[in-house]
Amino acid sequence: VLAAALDIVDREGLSALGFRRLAAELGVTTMAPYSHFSSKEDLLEAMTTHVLGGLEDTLDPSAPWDAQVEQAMRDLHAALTRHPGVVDLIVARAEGDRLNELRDVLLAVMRAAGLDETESADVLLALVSYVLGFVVLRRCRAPVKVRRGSEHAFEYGLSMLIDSLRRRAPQPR
Amino acid sequence: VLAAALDIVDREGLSALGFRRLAAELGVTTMAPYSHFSSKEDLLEAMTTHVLGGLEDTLDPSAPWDAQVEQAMRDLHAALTRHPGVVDLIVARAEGDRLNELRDVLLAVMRAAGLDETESADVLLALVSYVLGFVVLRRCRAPVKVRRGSEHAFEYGLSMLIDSLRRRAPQPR
DNA sequence: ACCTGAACACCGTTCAAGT
DNA sequence: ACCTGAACACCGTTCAAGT
Repeated sequence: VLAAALDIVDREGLSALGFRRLAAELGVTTMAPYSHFSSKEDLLEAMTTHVLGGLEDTLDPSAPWDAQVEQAMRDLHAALTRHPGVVDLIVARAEGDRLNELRDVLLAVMRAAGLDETESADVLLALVSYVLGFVVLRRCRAPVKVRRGSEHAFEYGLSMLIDSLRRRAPQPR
Repeated sequence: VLAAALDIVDREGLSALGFRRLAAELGVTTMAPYSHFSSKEDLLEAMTTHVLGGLEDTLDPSAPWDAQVEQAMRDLHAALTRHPGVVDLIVARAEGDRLNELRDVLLAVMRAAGLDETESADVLLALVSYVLGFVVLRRCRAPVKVRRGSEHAFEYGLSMLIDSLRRRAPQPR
């Protein structure tokens, strides 16, 4: 259904995704997708929620709080790397709100660890900013093929932020 | 000339920018801009280089290395905040290469401070990723009006990264 | 060198109609 | 409920022509 739409935008970019093209890929007429999505905005929103939704379900509540935060950022990074086209959707359609559920869960985790609310929000914004900006920049340099050593570079920046976070926490480790 | 194009994309977004609209704003015909830019891609590229080019000239070579890096990130953040539409251009047209000159200058600064080459590259990628992702996320939450307390949140995440950077440098302070 | 005007291909969307 | 086909408005771009 919308897996075909994700395939198109991941492989050929957002500009390649159109109702005519999508319909041809599915073997139907141009107007057939309108039965499922009332507009292109609807289609793009469904795509982002499909990729970004449910990210908060994969983390392990029994793990230490800093490991939970770190793993959540890795999962977000993996989701955006698996679907590079979604990055364009986030920027172009301002669909950043899809990350709200994940943000709320992580906020609760950090508050339980003793960080106050405004500081937790700042830290979380910094982390998500880093992850999102990282995939945007990698997409600029390697439009098609996957870049070598990319995972190492991602982990390096992530460790910078996580180290800072641990140091600012009230009860370290 | 292309200040009008920047005005349109900053105020109403990338989708509002078209040759017909731009020409009407300037009081000429639809095809007149084609005399200056051979295609829309040309126009967008000229816009990004106009905003992002020359960022490396504003930093002070006599300042401490960490202050130079920090200030460069503030300048980049300010440029992207002043022209929110350019963020869309970076992602949509993959114009991340416009930051290469700034990157090279900062790489030299960090190497002079004693950091090795691959570590400097990783740090720089992390910093630029953070700045770019930050403005992308803010654009999602405040499409039009400027968000209150945004500068404080930006400085918080920036300080996390800069603190980590100072701690990893061979000769601290 | 810079601008004009008409035209072409393309895309999102509407509508009336089919099963 | 889901699909079809023709049509409309819009946009990037080409081209021949004007100054």
